[in-house]
Order: sequence, then C-alpha cells, then structure tokens
Amino acid sequence: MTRAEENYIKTIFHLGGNQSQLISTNAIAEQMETKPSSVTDMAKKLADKKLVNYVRYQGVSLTDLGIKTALSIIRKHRLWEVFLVKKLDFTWDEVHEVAEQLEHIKSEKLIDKIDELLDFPKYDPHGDPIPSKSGEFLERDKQQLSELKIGAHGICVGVKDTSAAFLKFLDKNHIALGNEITVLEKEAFDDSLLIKIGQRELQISSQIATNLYVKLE
Amino acid sequence: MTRAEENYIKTIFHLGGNQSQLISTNAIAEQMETKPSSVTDMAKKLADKKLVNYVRYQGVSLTDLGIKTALSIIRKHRLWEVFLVKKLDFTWDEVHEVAEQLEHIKSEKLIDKIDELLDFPKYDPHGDPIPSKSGEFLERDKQQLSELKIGAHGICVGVKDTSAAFLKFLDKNHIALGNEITVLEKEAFDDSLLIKIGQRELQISSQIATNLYVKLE
DNA sequence: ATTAAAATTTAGACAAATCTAAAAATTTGT
DNA sequence: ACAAATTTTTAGATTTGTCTAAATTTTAAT
Repeated sequence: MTRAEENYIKTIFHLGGNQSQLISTNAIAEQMETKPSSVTDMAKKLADKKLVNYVRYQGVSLTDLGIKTALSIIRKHRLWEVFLVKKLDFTWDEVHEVAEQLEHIKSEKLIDKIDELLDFPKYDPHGDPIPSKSGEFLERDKQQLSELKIGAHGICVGVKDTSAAFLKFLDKNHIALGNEITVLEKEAFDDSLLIKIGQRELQISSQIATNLYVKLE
Repeated sequence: MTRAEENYIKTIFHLGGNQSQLISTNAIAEQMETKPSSVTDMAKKLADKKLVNYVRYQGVSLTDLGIKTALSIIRKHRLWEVFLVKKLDFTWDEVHEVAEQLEHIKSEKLIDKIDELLDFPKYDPHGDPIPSKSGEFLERDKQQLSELKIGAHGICVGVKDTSAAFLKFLDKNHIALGNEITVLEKEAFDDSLLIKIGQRELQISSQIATNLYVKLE
C-alpha cells in the first residue's frame, strides 16, 4: 500500500465509513484538502484492491479488509503518539504531525515492540482508544463536559477537537487528562461554565466545554 | 527534500563524493539498483538545488550543502539503528531495513530527543560513527582483522559488510561488538584464520576476516 | 591516431497522484 | 414533475520519478 492509499483509508474510517454508511466524494475531498476528482480516481483504485465498496455517484464505504487496514494504521498512529509523549516528552499538541509520518513505517515487529515498550497502552494522549494487534478496541464511556449538571464531577479522559490551537489552550491552562473536574456554575446567557479543576476555579466557554470529554465517577 | 533525493544524496556520500572526488553515473546506478539514465535525471535536479556539483559525462560530487544534508540523514539512520537495538531488542541484521524508512521522518525535535534518550551515542550497532547535530564525527581508529599479525589481539569495533547474511553469520557464531579477538594461526593456503574469541577458538575464512574491524589494544 | 568498447546523455514513454474544465448524474425546491 | 443547484465523474494535462532505446561522448586498445 502506498502512503496516499493509507491516508484515504484512514480518512474514510474517521468519517464513519464502516460497512453500511457511504461517505461522499465531497466529504472526503474536504477532509483531505484535495479535489473531488482526485477522490474519484482513488475510490476506483481502492475498490479494485477490495478495500472499499464504491457506488458511482453515491460514495464509498470500507470493506472488512478496509476496516482492518484502517485499524492497523490508527493503531500505529496512536501508539506513536503515546511514545512521543511518554518517552520523548512531546506535548500533546506536537505529536500529531510527527505521528502522521511515523504511522506509515512498514514493520510489524517495530510497532509491536513499541507497544510492548509502552506497556500496551489502551488510550492515546487525546484519550482515544488504541486498537489491539487484532483490531479490537474499547471506546471509553465518556460524555462532553458541557452535558454535566451543576455539582456533577468527572475525570477528564479526552478531547473532541484535536487542533493544536485547542491543545495549546489546554496546556496553558493546565488542563490535562486525568484531572478531576467539578461543575460549579452554568451561565444561562452563553452556556459558559465555572469549573473546579484540581484546587483551582476556572471559567470556560461552552465551546471549550463541548470539546472536553469526562468520565463520570 | 523528497525521499528519492535524500536517498541519492546518501548514496553519493557513501561512494565517497565529498567535495573533490567525482562519482560516476554508473557507480550510483549500480549501488541504487536503478538505471544510469535515472541517475542523470536526478543529478540535474540535485545540481539545480545546489546539493551536488554535476559535470556532464564526468559524474557528481557533493557540495558543502550536500555533505551537510548527507550527514543529517546518516545521523538519523544511525541513531534509529541504536534505538532499535538498545530499546527494542532488534538484532543488528534487522535494523537496516527499518532505519531506511525512519531516516526520512522530518522532525528535528524527534531525532534530538531520540539522541538524548539514547544518551548521545557515538557509534551505531555496526561500529560506524554517528555525526553530531552539527555534523562532526570521529572515524574510529580501526583495521581489518585480516591485517593483524599472528599473536596480535584487538577489540571488535565494527563490520565492513553490513549485509543481513554476514550479520546473521556473526550472530550465529556469537561474534559481537566489544569481543576481544586474538589471532592464533594464519593458513597460508587460503588466508583463513584461527582466532580466539572470548574463551572459544574459531576458524574463519579470509572473507570473514576482511569484513571485521578491530581496534588494537 | 583511429577504431572499438564502455559509459553517459537525450528523447520519448509510462505509472502514480494530482489538478482544471467540462459533462453527466443526482438532489432540491417549488 | 421539472428546472435549478449541487455533486460527481470524465477527459485531458501536469509533476515526480522511473524506464527503454537511440545517440553521443569518453576511454581504451592497437
């Protein structure tokens, strides 16, 4: 598989192209910042390789083989992210770009050894689950911080938005995975929240709150 | 820089293309298992980018910029090799293929952190020196085992041939970097050697002996 | 010094992955 | 249900890196 093919497969997976749902040419093109005509070309190529089901004018979905392939790439991406954070002290806004490159390294032994070195982590630095070698993974039971009622508290377990801008904001405000968060007040006017995080109190906009995942205790 | 460009630069360096010496199109093509006409195309492209001096019908040599680029790639390759052996328990015949891929990962921070994680190693698993961030490196004082006189002894510090076949042979015969080797006998007929390595005695062909580097004590 | 052999370059073609512009199919609105 | 808007596909071009075959230059030999 070429790098381009792998990137298409990964994108289709992230857009929800598991078995049933057909993902439109346009949606893929937008996500990958390319042209719809390029997506059509690649859809045909991937269909030839039995990685996607391609229905002209309707879109593509991943075959079982395609899903397996996508999970393998996502596994590599997330394991490398953990490696970068745990072993090389990268901050969580720095890992994505490098992991995008490392995920394409072809060596089964390499990624299995990295997995072992990291002690078989279940979640990446953004809280997303890491598929096992055989492709299984547990989506964590979580909800958006914005959904919590006043007085409720939970542990921060992930982020929805993984942009560098958002992650840097979290770093700056010392919000990290594992932090305990309690909702103290909700502002009816703009849905902003006053939260207790560790020992501090912090006012966060609803946009922040919708992009933070917590696990109820 | 593209991956192809980096591979050409690296090959030219290994063939001795530092400033003065011109490396022939044919030599490069043979080393890279490609066609001379492809080398000519790339030579022009690299010359446009000021990475090589290209003299039509004569060959190419690296410019200062080209040498700097080559050392950066070699630094990455060799650091990754050390990482694979020290941190992931790869054997020295397994590292080359994976390092060939990892050396093209673009992230200055990544390789500097790997360097730090490994405690700034000076030599790779084959005994070859690792250029520093600024491009300096010390070629170790060494000689071929085949050059030693009877009774001389030294420490194994590297290999000339880095093919998987040779490295597997060494593994099988428990010959590793750091071993102390003494030459006990030389067979005049075929130049084979009887050596003492650790506590064992071993008969090795001249082909083996010319591909093992030792440092005299 | 001339010719034969070897090495190198040019010219033209190809595959992968992309693009633009135009054509075709689908969806939407009334 | 039909026209308009949107989406998707096709056709043809482009770039990168490669190849083959033919032409050219250099080197080696007599």
